[in-house]
Amino acid sequence: MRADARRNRERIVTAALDLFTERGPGVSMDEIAQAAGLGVGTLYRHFPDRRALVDDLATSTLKGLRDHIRAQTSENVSRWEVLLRVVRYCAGQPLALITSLAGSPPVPPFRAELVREIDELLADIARQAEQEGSIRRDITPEQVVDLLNVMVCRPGARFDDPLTTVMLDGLRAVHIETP
Amino acid sequence: MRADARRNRERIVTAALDLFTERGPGVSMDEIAQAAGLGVGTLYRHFPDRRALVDDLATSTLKGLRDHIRAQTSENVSRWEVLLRVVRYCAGQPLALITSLAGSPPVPPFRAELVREIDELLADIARQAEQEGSIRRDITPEQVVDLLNVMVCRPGARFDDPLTTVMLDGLRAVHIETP
Amino acid sequence: MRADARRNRERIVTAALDLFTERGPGVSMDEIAQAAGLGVGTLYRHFPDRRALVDDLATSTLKGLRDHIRAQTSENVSRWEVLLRVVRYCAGQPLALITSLAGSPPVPPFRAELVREIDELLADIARQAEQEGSIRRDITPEQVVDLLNVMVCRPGARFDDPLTTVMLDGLRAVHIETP
Amino acid sequence: MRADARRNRERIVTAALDLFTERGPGVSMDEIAQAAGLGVGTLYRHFPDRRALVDDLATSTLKGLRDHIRAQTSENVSRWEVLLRVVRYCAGQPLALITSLAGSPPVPPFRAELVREIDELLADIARQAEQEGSIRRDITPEQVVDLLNVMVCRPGARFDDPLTTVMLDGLRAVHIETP
DNA sequence: TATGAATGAGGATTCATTCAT
DNA sequence: AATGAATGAATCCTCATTCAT
Repeated sequence: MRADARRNRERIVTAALDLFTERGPGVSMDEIAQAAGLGVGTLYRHFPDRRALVDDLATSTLKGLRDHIRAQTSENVSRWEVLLRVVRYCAGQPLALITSLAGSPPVPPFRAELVREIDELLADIARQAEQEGSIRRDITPEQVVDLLNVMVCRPGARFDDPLTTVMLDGLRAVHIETP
Repeated sequence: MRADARRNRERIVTAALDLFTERGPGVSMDEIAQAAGLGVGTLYRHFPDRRALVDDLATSTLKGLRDHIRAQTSENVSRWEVLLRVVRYCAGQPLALITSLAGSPPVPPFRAELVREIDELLADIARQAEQEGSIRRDITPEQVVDLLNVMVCRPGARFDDPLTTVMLDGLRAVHIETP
Repeated sequence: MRADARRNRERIVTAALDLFTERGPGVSMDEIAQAAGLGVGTLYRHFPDRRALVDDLATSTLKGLRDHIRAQTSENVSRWEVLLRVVRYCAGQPLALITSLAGSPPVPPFRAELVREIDELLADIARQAEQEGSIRRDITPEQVVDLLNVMVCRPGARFDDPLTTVMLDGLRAVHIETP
Repeated sequence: MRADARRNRERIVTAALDLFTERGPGVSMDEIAQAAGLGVGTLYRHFPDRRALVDDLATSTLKGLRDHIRAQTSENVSRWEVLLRVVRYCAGQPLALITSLAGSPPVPPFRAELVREIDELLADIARQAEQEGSIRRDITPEQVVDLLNVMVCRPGARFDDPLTTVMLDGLRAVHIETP
């Protein structure tokens, strides 16, 4: 029965992600349940209300991201390479969706904490990248984090698209005077 | 009463922009009317339904943008300067809001046309900027347009923030090999 | 100015009759005003509210009917002929419309009185027709009145259609045993 | 819960019929739900919108009528007797109500078809009744159908009221010249 | 435990009526 | 006196949530 429950929860999460992605944030609980092949009641057994479901999507994605960053942090490669790997990882995650679904306040404390952790991890990397000389010196670590957010939370973000390239290049380059 | 009506329409538009900005796309028509100091009926006299209101916000913003770009296009300055001016103009416009409010299909034909026009104007500028040598050669004009969209439609975009700087620098720089 | 006002009132009444006939009882006051080529305000100057307008349509039609019946009553012809003339007159009147528009209670006192008058006039005619032997004896005058109502208030009633003929024949005939 | 749902649906239909009968076609969905002892939501679960409810009332009544006519058609009695039975059946049905509620276009295809079927069945009976000599020859079957409609769809129609008698007699009688 | 029926608050929209111009 | 803009109560309908089976 535990197995069944876990499978159901998984189905719900998957269905919700798919529907939100395809049809926007207005999808109803009934639709999600149906797409998961379950009754609404079952959905509500797993997630006490809509916010809880959305929060779960957001939180688990963010946890995955945090863990990935942590793991990369302890790798013995350049901080620039770490940044690249993080960006690459993010391209496969539904970060744009989650930002638009769950980005506006009130953000539940636990998730706020997660975001803080992630931002701090990234800021650390940025700081070290500056020291190793792989990114420009004229922006603060916090601004780097903001830039990464933009890069990675835009809809359809990929790792190897020209937009990412341009932004990464901008991050490395020294400022170029406007003629 | 023509004057009054115009003033009321203006109030509605302002109130709607403010509320959507502060509280997201879920604001109710009643709230908007109330914030404008009017009855719902008046709101509906000016905008036959919610979509019409949202569309008006989007359309008039986009028209303003198109006209601004057109005007800049005929100025006798470098295309890079034109790009900078456009970005600067956009920073004062609620483009992020409008993207999130009215960005998902179905986009009404007139607005789709507007977007096409804008994109084409920008692509032209990008093409000429490449020729004048002010932006890198390894991305297509369409990709430049995409990048501008990202720069300019992110929430809180300003002209002089470091993110804009980084992206603009990335646009000028040649690609920098990862070490 | 009196002439103008009268013309406007007439326009409103005509427009209202036409619209109610074509599009049912749901037509809005704005539509009526517009069809009359006037602003709503003017409509409301002539008729203090919707009920007053509908009531005017009903009352004037019924007054016309009453007056017609009265006039026929004093003619020196058979009562059967009188009945025929009344039916013929009704066929040109919007009685079906008026029944459906204003037929359900509460009927304003003045109109109730009008209806009573009409019914009494008709019942008198029925009584006399029975005495002159032109209609069957086994139904009461009130029932004759009911029958006339059915004949004359059904949508699309005409004088010379087969349904009218059948009903009139039924009124004259003695009852025919079912085999 | 299937049983409960069916009971609720039944309650809704009954309440709707009662309210429409007593208070006309303007009754609100909320009132119907309340009269059925249910929440609006339940009403809308059973009938997706107002039209669906009205349509259900109409359709089920008409289906009942069609089936009754079909059944009578195969009985071994005179066609006149069949007509009488149909009229008798109708007297117990809310046909007047349904005509006024759902009579105006657009009539949904399925119901239009039902009406066609019924009219054809009746026209057949009329044709055969003419042949058996029980109704007059000077009106077409379609006109007989029209007459039956008038008889049976007028408010308060009963089988044994004098109006029905008069109309039926008119249907049998040959035309009687006006003196 | 899973199901889906029931609930009702809340949002969009309409329209009779009022009132400023 | 005519106009049409403003008003808001009333209506239809949706959907998150609860609960009986």
